Amino acid sequence: MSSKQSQPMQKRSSGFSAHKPALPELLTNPPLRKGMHPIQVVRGMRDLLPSDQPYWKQMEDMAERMAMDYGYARIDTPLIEDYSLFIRGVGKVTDIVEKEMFHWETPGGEHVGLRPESTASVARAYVQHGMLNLPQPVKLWNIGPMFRYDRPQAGRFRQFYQASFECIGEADPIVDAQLIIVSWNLLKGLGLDPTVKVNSLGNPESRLNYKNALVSYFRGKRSQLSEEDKKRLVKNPLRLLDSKEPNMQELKAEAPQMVDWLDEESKAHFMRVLEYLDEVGVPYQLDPYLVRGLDYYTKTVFEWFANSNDQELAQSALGGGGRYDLLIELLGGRPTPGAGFSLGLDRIASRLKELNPTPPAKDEVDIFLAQLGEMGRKKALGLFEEFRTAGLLVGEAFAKSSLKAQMEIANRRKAKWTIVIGQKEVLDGTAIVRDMDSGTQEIIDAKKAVHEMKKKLGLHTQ
RNA sequence: GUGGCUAUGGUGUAGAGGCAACACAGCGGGUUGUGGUCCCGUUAUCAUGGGUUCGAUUCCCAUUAGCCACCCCA
Repeated sequence: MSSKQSQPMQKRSSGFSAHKPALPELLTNPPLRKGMHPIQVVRGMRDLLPSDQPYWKQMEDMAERMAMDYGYARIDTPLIEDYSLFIRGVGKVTDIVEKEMFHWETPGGEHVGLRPESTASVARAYVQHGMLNLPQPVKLWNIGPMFRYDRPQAGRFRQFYQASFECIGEADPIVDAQLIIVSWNLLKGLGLDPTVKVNSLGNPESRLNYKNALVSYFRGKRSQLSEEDKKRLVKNPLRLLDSKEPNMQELKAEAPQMVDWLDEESKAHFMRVLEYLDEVGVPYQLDPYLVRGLDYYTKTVFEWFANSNDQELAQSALGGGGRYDLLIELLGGRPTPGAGFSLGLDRIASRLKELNPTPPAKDEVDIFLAQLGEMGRKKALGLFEEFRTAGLLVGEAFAKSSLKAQMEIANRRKAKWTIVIGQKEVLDGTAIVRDMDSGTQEIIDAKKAVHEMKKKLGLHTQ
């Protein structure tokens, strides 16, 4: 608790103990002592401070607005899920599950994990609650924290926030296109001018065939590969295509292309997605090397970037998504197609901050209530409630005693009017109203204060 | 997970082996009850622990955290 420091603080001598008076020994927890690490946020976690909130509010509002416009219903799933949900849903050998998950065994012996993304949870909810009996497709959205045990960096946190939209139960390519349009509108609505990279991974069979072709091609070039790329060749061959190794550019040129291996249906599907995007004028780029880090994607995949220039920068992806026609079945549901996207709110927020570094101050007020003396303070306390109940935007600093300090605060909070109530006014049943622009003052009847102020603010009174 | 860089008040910075400086913000005040300017005062366990030294905030080591590149992704 902060309190006014009316007494001069004891002169600080050496050592930590002089810093604060000793806490009573009754406390079960010992006070923080010299030699202890200062208590701070856990690695990779962060506080969203009051000054961050305007940006987050903006994003939440825009996501909600898009959900309304496009008919998505909100769903909130738990942060903690059965670990096997993510093994099955996201993929056992993906980096996300293999090395980036917070997971542990509960005292009761359940193996649980903090969600690294929300699509698997939403799909689980779809199956668990029999949403296949609802009119299809089922459109769901959510917003909240995700957790990945990654090494923190700018734009990369261990707890980060996503807004996700999922459309389950419809295989038509118009859904893929519209999801891209929704995410585009969301980002545009926030004032960004993003571009999207799109690709198609085909069905699992064509994807596998392509992967094999790729592996045999690169096996032939094995001697030219870096150590890192050799590992990729074994673990995740598709990743070879966006390797940053210098010699990869020429090797890539000769490599088999994903489009050539797409099955006919996926190819036709992809063509239609692109036609729809052309129709609406979404600024997309084809990227045959775009592979997403989750196993469940089939056919369309896409990834958003703040602008076309900084795609190569690390942590520049603002979000992405794609089609996951196998996921529901993977989780024990009937074969059901689905598609969705997620946006990284932390990264979008930092863009918004760049765009608009000074968000409007939220502590502005129409009227400020200043008081003097114990009687005035008591009276003002009650009057504040009257104003507040009447719906007026009113501020106070009842803990301050000097009028000067209160006037300073009134000024800082951009009050149009300051009402002053001192001992004299209480006895007279009046109040002083000061116009903060002109500095002129008048005396009003304290009983009519609310009415008078409403009139001054141009509000109707009845 | 791998390699590298960094760490000084609330914020942004300066500094040097021997009293830690500046700006902004904060708090208090400038004679009794009036703001925006001005003036004064005040606000630092120099990240944590250890070592070297007569003396370390400064040099060394470890820890922690942040950042950068990789990895990966949002």
